[in-house]
Amino acid sequence: MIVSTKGRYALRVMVSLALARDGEYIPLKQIAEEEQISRKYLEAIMTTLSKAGFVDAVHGKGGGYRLNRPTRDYTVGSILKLTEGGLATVSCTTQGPSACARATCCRTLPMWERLDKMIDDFFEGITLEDLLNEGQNG
Amino acid sequence: MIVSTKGRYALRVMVSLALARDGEYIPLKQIAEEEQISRKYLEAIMTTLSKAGFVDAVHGKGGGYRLNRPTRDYTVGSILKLTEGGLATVSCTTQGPSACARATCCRTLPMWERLDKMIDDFFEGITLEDLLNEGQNG
DNA sequence: CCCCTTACCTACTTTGTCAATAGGTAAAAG
DNA sequence: CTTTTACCTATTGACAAAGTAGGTAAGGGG
Repeated sequence: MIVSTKGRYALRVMVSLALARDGEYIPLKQIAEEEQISRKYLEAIMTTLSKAGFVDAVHGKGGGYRLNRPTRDYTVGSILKLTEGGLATVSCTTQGPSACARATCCRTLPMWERLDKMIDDFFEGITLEDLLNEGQNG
Repeated sequence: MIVSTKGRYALRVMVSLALARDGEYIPLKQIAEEEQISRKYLEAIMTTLSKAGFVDAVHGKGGGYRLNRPTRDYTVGSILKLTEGGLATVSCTTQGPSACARATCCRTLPMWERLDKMIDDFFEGITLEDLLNEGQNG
């Protein structure tokens, strides 16, 4: 399972916000109900998106969340990397001190690296706008 | 993490067996030492490979495991699907009774399906023989 | 000033899977 | 009949994912 609920929920929420009227703030409670996501769990996700500057957040009545850029400017990759903390498919490709000891001679490592690259390209090549044009109804 | 140690170990073991002399049986103990994999843990993996007919297994002295087809006939995908129990990246794409209730209208589902297809094609397009030609030494 | 709504923060619990371990039984060779 | 090997069943420990609980702070409306 490469993508956990955190990243999947984040994507659905961003799509949800993209469907709102321009400039309108949507409260978390409403999103949670519409998307049938645990309210408390969603809080953590929204805070992450807010702190990273992906959405604007406003307190109090009439407040909530909204996008702050055109949908074309959000890639699926950027949202997933933020909420998932990266997209690596195997631990083998992590660099630095915790890198795999057999990296220099491993016959499978080049394959994992190509896979990571392919997946990164895939997600970076899809924007929120693209997602809006998918799905059958609603 | 799309691929756990089970699948990664399985791949390395298969590569290891591919390097053996034709027809020679390699005991599990030796593979575990060479690949620095827990012997007991590897037992479960080898039994899976054996029961699925991916390798021949012979008891007693001089026994062990060996491949039973040319390396060109093993795809990485087949090995991973067997040991990982599938390659789905998200739970969303599972069909049947446990399928996602929002499948018919979800704007992200088509993307997950394309991703799964892309990953499947990737792994099915690589064989053990391809892996033998990778890596820098030994 | 008070109340309500909202975002934001810290901590906890629950659940489940991965990775590994332990201790056996059964087959085959010498 | 002993050694070497594969095979089987159960259990443990570690860890993260998923969700829960109970607060504090900011902002608008009366």
